Parts: sequence; C-alpha cells; structure tokens
Amino acid sequence: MKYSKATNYALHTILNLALSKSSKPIGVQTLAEKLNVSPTYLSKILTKLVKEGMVSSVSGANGGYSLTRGWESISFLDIIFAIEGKSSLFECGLDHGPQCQIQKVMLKSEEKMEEELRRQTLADLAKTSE
Amino acid sequence: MKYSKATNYALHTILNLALSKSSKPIGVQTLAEKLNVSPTYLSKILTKLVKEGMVSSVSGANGGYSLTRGWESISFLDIIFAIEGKSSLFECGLDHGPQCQIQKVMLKSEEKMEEELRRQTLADLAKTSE
DNA sequence: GATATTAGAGAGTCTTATAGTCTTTAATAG
DNA sequence: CTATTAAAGACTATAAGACTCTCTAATATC
Ligand code: SF4
Ligand code: SF4
Repeated sequence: MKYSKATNYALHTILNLALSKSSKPIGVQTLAEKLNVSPTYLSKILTKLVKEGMVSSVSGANGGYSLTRGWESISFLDIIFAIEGKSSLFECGLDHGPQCQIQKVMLKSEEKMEEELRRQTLADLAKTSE
Repeated sequence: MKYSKATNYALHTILNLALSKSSKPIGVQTLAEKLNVSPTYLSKILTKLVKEGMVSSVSGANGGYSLTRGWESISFLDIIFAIEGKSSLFECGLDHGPQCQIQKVMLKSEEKMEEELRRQTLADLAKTSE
C-alpha cells in the first residue's frame, strides 16, 4: 500500500503554484520540468485538480494553470482525495453490521490520518516553505 | 491506495484463531474455508505471521496454526506491518532535508493512523467480538 | 519404519492498477 | 489565421497483487 506517484506530483505541483508569485498562469511544460515528468502525464493530473476546483486553467497562448482564489484553505486531504479517490483504504466487501470490530478499528485509524491531513492547509505549507 | 486482500485475510484469520477456544492447532484448510479463499494462498500469508512470531505452526498430522502466548498484546499494526511491510506510505525518492514540509506532513499523518492501530490489540478485539 | 497428514517453499500464471505515450480536438491570445 | 496551450481518448508498458501447482519437510499414528 503506497500513495501513487500521481499524488506526489500533485502535491509538488500545487506547492510550486502556491510559491509562484506570478499572477500569470504557468504552463504545464514549465511545471513538468521541475518535477522531471512528462508534460502530458502531468496534464492529466492537473485536469483532475481543475475538476475539483482547486486549480484553474486557461487554454491558448500565455495560458496555463494557477490556483483558484481561496487556495489558502486547500488541505492536503483535498489534494489526496482528488487523486486517490475518496473511498476507504479498507474494504472487506461484506457488511457484518455494527458488531464488526475489524472495520471499526480500520476506519477509525484512517479517520485519524485524514483528520491530520485535513488540518494541514496550503497556507501553512506556503508559509513555512518560502 | 488500498490495503491488500492479504491484510484482510490476515486480520480475519487471526481473529478466528483468537476466538477459537480449542487448544489444538487449526489447519489451514479449516481457516481457509471460513474466509472462502484457497488454502495454499492463505498458507503463504500465515507463514508471514509465523515468521513475525505472532502465530505458531506445527507440521504433520493434527498440526495447524495457533496464536503464540502473549497474543493478547498483538496489535492491528503488528499484523498490518507483517503483511504490508513497514515502509512509509509516502516515498518521494529524494531527500530535501528538514525544510521539506510535504514529507513532514505526510509522515505525521501516517503516524497518527499507526498510533491508533497500535493501540488496538487482539485482547480488545477478542473481548468485544465474542 | 511406512503411511497419512499437514505446513513451507518456489516457480509460474492471471489479473488489475499504475504509469506513461501518442494523437487529436478545443480554446484563446496576438 | 496562426501559434500556443489545455483537454480528451486511445493505447502501451510495467509492476504489483492475487492467486495456482508442485514439490519438499516435518510429525503423528499405526
Ligand atoms: S467481519 Fe467485518 S471486516 Fe470482516 S467481512 Fe464482516 S464486515 Fe467485513
Ligand atoms: S520536497 Fe520533500 S517530498 Fe518533495 S522531493 Fe524533496 S524531500 Fe521529497
């Protein structure tokens, strides 16, 4: 069980966008170079973030990507959910009701992690990284 | 990112062993039937648990698997680590030192989850499941 | 000691998910 | 109209997960 590379790329790209003071959008070409990853692949990842409303994109010459207003409150969890999906890490397929301790424990522990990821926002990240 | 099915099987098998009052070891055949999984596959999983010292096995007629003494203090995390490995969920490959906020956040959140999984022992599980 | 029974080890297969490429289409600035 | 850039879709490649089959080692029972 690992986070996908795509999640890694998404986090780094968003951090790059947050740190860029430019008011102009940044092209995927530029972003991809920093991460040493192919532009078309990164483009797919960015499109997911656009669909979740964290990033805005503009086509055409001088186009590119930028964070949407309100970006400061985007959390790590938002980004991770956008890439990995929102479903639970533990899925047994069955449902043996409320007396099932296994599921209870697994879900609670997962919730602890998510709580922490939800607490960490881009604002915090940008502040301590600049 | 999901837990593997093997982890699911391991948790359920260990729970089965914990709930079985029998002093005799239980064969993989029997255990596999309850989970509806192939015995040889489950056997591989059990072998991992044996190597981690949580389960003891005895070959030969009337052989099988049983929990080792001290099983009450085995935690969910122990079982999960035995199957999934102990390495971090987030690995970026590089190491940009202590100023890297991304890794810091990811590791801390992971630690929160593990903390909770460490707290939940088989003793708790067996008590509430019997 | 022979035989039946059961775990362990290893190689090999099947399937699925991740990671990535290539090509085409849509939007937009100049 | 043309250059530039994002979006979409189909496709391929690689890797990991989820098994299966077969053979070997241990052990209880007779
Ligand atoms: S016991 Fe719990 S974890 Fe196991 S199959 Fe039933 S609901 Fe799922
Ligand atoms: S910035 Fe942090 S997470 Fe990113 S590559 Fe460097 S060490 Fe890894």
